[in-house]
Amino acid sequence: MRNAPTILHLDMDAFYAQAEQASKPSLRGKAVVVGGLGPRGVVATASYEARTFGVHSAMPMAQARRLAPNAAYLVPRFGFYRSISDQVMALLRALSPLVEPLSLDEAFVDLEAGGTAWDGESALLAGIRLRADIRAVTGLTGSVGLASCKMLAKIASEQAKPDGLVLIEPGTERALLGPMPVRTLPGVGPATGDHLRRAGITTVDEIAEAGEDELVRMVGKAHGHALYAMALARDDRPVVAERETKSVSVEDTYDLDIHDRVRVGLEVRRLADRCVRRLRESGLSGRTIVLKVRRYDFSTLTRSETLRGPTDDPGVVREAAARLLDSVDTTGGVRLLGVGVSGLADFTQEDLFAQAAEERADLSEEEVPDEPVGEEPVPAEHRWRPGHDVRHAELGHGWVQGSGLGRVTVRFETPESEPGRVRTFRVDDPELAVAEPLPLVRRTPEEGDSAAEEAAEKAAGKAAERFVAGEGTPDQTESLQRVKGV
DNA sequence: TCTGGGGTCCTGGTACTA
DNA sequence: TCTGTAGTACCAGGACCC
Repeated sequence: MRNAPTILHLDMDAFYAQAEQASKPSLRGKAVVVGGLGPRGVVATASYEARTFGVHSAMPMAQARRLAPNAAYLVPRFGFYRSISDQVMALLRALSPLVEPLSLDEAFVDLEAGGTAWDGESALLAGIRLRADIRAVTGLTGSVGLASCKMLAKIASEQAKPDGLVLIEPGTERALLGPMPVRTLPGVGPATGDHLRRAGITTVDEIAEAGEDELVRMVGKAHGHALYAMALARDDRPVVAERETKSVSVEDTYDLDIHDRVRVGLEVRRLADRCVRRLRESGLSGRTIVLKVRRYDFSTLTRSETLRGPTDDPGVVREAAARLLDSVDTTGGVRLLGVGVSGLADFTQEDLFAQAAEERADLSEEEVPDEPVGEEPVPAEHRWRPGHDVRHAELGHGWVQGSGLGRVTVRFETPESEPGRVRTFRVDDPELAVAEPLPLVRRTPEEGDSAAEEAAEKAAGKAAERFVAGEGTPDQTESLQRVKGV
C-alpha cells in the first residue's frame, strides 16, 4: 500500500469479441458471442451489444442462443488473441519492468518501479497515453484503473469499463469501497457471497463492521483475514513479474457421456499423452499425477498419486492415470475427463540424458493418436470452423460464416475493408484454403511506430489539457476521476 | 436450463515419522 | 520397547479467477 495511485490495472474490453469485430467489419456494432459451439459449450466472451440481451461469460451456449438468436457465434482463436496480447504486454513493459499478466487480456503494472509515475498526475498521464497506444497499435480499446494497491486498481478498471479510465485518489478508498456489494471484492464468489448474505452482510462496510474474528469463524482463517484487510482497503501484495507454473493439466468435456469403460481408459491415456506433451514443451516434469472425472450427474471427483520423483515420461504418467482410474466408479457415464501433473520441477541435465533414450521409444512406438477414439479422421467440413480465416484463390481473404451439408459460407472482407459479400462453396472446393488472421492495424515500414506515437501524443496532450483545465481536476470530495473515450 | 478449460489457493482429514 | 505428540506430507474437495 503506497500513498500514490501508481499501480495500474489494464483490462481489455470484451477482448475476444472485440478482436473478432475488429477483424470482421460486418460484425462491428453487432452482437458477437465467442465460445464453445458444441452442445455443452459455454460463452467465453460476449460483445457489449450481446450483453444487452443478457448474454454473459460462463453462460451455457444454448441459453445464449435463446437470448440472442441473431448474434454471430464464433469459436475462439487463441493464437490470434495471443498475438494481440503480446503487442499489448510489450506496451506495458515499456512502462515498467514490473508487469504481472493475469491472462491474455489483463495485467497489473507497477508504474513507480518503472519510474513512469510517482504521483496522481503522472499516473493519470501514463494511463491516458497507454490507452491511446493500445488503440493505435492494436485498434482495440482497454480500460485502465489506477490506485494505490492491486485490489483497488482492479476495482477501478472495472468501474472504468468500457473504454475508460478511473483513478482512485489515495485517502478516499474506504469511503468509495464501503457501500459497494461484497461481491466487488476479489475472492468473494457465489459461495462466500451467499455465506455472508445469510449472516446479513451485503456491503463492504458491513464486512469491516463484522470484525476479523467473526469473519475467520465464518469463512476460515486465510480467507477471513484477507477479507477483513480488503474491506479496510488494505492490500500489500506486490506486483510480481515472474510467476512460476504450479501445475499443468488437460481436460475434455464430451458431447455425449461416455459409458464404455474401455473407451474411458483410452481417453485417459490420450489425455495423459497430451498433458506430457504440454509438460515437455514447458521444459518441466512433475511428481503428482491427478485424474479428474466429472460424472453424468455433474459430480466431480479427483484422484491423485505422488511418485517418488518428478517425471515427464508418458508411460509413467499413463500408468499412474490408469491406476487412478481403477479406483473410480464410472457406471452411469462420464461427461468430462482430465489428467494433470503438479509438484513441478525444472529438468536437470542428468535427467535429460538418463531418460532420453527410453522416452524416444515411448513416444514413437506407443503414443495414442490425438484423435477421438474409434472415430474417422476429421471430415472436410470440420476444417471450416466458424470465424476462422480463409483465402480463396480468386476472391481473396475472408472468414467462415458457417458450414454444413457439404457447404461452407464465407464472407469476403478484411479488417480494413468495408463489410464484404457472402459466397457459398462446396467444402472440398480446391480454390479455398485455411488462412492466417490479418493484422488489425496495418502500418507501412516508413510509418513504423510513429503513427502510434503520434496518436498517443495527441491523446495525452488532449487529456493533459482537460486535467489542467479542471474538467478532470482531482477533487478532494470526488473519489473517482473518470476519463472516458480518450 | 444445464453448466468449458486452465489455472491457483485453502481446508480438513489422514498417514507417516521423528 | 512402547506410547503420546507434534510436525509434515499427502489426498480430496471446494471456491475462485479469467
